[in-house]
Parts: sequence; C-alpha cells; structure tokens
Amino acid sequence: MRSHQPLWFHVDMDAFYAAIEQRDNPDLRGKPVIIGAMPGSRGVVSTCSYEARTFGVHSAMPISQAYRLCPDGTYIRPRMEHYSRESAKIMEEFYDFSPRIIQVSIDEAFIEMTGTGGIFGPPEQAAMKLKNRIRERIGLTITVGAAANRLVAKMASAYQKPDGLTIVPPGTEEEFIRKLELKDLWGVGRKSRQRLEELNIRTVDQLIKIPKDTLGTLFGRAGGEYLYQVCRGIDPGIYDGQIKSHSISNEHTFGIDCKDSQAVEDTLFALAHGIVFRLHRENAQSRTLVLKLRLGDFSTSTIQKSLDHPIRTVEECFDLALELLKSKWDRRNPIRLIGLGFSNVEGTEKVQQGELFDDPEDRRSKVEAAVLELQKKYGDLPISKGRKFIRGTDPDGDGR
DNA sequence: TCTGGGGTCCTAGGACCC
DNA sequence: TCTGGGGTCCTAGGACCC
Repeated sequence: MRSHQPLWFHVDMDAFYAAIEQRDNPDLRGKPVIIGAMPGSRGVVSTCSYEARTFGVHSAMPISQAYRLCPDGTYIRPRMEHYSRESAKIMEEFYDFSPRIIQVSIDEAFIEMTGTGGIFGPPEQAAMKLKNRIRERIGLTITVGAAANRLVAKMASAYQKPDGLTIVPPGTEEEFIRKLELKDLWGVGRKSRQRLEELNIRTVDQLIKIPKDTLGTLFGRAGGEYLYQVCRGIDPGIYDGQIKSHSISNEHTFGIDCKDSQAVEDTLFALAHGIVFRLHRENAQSRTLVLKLRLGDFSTSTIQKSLDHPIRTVEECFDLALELLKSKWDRRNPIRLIGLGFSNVEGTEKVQQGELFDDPEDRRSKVEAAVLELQKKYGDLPISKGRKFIRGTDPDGDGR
C-alpha cells in the first residue's frame, strides 16, 4: 500500500447563525442581521451577517455598541436548537467525503482527506465539490482551508472569507504564515500580543527569529513551545481528540446587579438543577464543584471544593454551592454574574455498585432519575416548580 | 465601548507522602 | 536538627477559543 501525503480540510460556516436566518427568511437577505442579545439588555453579538460587518459590528461586541453602529439592523435572539439541527445535516454531508470528521464547534469541523485523491481529485477540486454540495443541499456557503496538518488548515480557512478557499501546499507552511499578522496565529490572543509588542516583536518574521529557550523563559514552558511551533506551521496536536478532563457549567448574568440573597440563592438553585441533570443525562459524575462570581466592577473569582465522593443530587450540589457562596460573598457587594460548574467530570463506569447501597443520597439520586424521565416525556419543567417538586419529594422528610 | 455563555488548557503554590 | 527531591492532588487565577 502506498503512503499518502497527509491532507486536512478545515471547514468554517460563513456567519452561520445569521446565514441560516437569511436563508429561512428572504426579507433578511442583503440586510444587516445581528444574532445575539436584544438591544437595551446586557449581552453581546453572537454572530452577524456580512452586511452588518460593514457597519463595524462583529462577534463578541457589546450589543449596546452594535446598536449605536447599526440602529436599523434586524436583531434576532439565537435559535440554538434550529442551528444545531442544521449543523448536524451539514456534518452528514461531510461524511460523504471522508469517515474522519472532527467537529470542533457548531459551525466548524476538520475533515481528513488523506488518500482521497483517487475519488475527489486534487485538493482544489475536492474542496470545490464540498462547497458546491453544501450550497446545493443546505443553501449555505462555507469556507475551506486545506493543508498537511490541522493547525495550518485552520489558519488557512481564516485567510479568505466568506465563501473562500485557501490551499497551503506541503512545504510552503512557513511562507504562508509569514503573510499573516501575529493576531492571526491561532492561540495568540490580546495578552500574548501585548507581551510580544513589549519585546518589540510585531511580525511573524520577528517571532521566528526568537530562540526556543527565550520564548520558554518569557511565556512558560508550554507557552514558549507552542509559539515556537505555531509560527513555523508545526501542529502541536490541536484537536487530537485527547480530552483529559471535562467540565459542565451553567452561569447567569443578572439584568441588574443583584444583592438580594433570596434572588441569588434562587438563581443558584436553578443552576445546580441544570448542571446535576446534565450530569445524569451524560451518565457522568464529579466530586468537584466550582462557584464563580463576577461583581459589579467586573472582577471575577472562583472558589471550588472537592468532596471524597461524587456529587449526585441537586440537594447536595445546592448545599455545597451555598457553603461556597457564604465563604466568598459578603452580601454588600452586588453580584453581576453567578456561575456553578462541575470539573473533572468522568464517566460513571468507575462507580462501584456496592457503595451505592444504604446511601441516603442514593435515594435522592433515584428520585432525580425519575424526574429526568418525566422531563424527557413532558419537556422541561419550569425551574421554580422544579425546586418545589424536588423538595416536595424529599425522601428523608427532614424538610431540607 | 462596557463587556454572554459555554468550554479547554496551563501555571504556581501548598499539602501531603515516600 | 536541618535538610532534599519527586510525585500526586487540590486550589485559584488567567489566557484563549467559538
């Protein structure tokens, strides 16, 4: 069997949420469409159409600012379920081109095209077939980057958008990357760029000249190694599917900063409910709970606690969350955002059945499994009801 | 400008054990 | 009495990505 030159495509859907809304509603085509929070509320732009971008609007921009720049735009709340279904349809199409798909977000995926030349032709041809397929069957445009590894394919897809195609032939990686700005390097954000600028490094050319040891001293061992590789087009192994740990979290930003303990606790309960039920749904478990607080001045802190056993019930999770809240919040400081999450989430294979017996928490856990079944049947119960419901079925009858 | 919500990965310090 | 190195786990914070 002959060996093949590795070939990866990175596919990015163009202005995905906005493009779906424009496809579904012809009145919106050719117009600025902004998906995200509603003007007047706290929140940001999630995605916007290319027409909106000509006004200077972009992702992650505060919605208030977007509204000032583009008051006549159409503002739409995201319809995530709809977008997820469209995303799944697109992924299905990708499987006709290769069995190796790595979906990295709702609107992005890697496709390994190594050895498919005999079927789809050279990279240009294969990419055009893929783009045509998605346009014809889904009605959306995509941008494709092609290279010998995922890191360069990813940066190639960002090079020309929308409806773009950039191919970086093997051996020309460094030449391609030299055309980019530092901010275009994947994994180099605002802070790293600032630090590089302090050192008078403003271009990729300048970065390539810095010895690996020096980068290590400046950015830490892992950070230095990463920078050394990324500017040379060497893939350190991004998205290799090796997920070491996993976390599940929910957070909520109050419309107005909140110092009403009852309101804060109610929100905390809803968050606990959300993450515990997701844990059950994923058949997973965790011993570590993380509470996140963001105050009125936007300062953010977290506090976490690990137990010697998995947290399995909403009650246990909520009680622990309250304990963390009490230790971190002095009640005079209004809260902007409160978040709750599990970290170090693992699959439940490791649970020893024996230790579940005679455990009072286990009965609660079973009650919650039953509630989960009901929710599957009848849809999500309102959270406020959920709190009463679960407390009302308290198997210990101790009123907690 | 006035900043969502969901994540992953890394660092550094401290506790504890051998 | 003062001293070391390594490993593992936990915690808090921060950079970055979509």
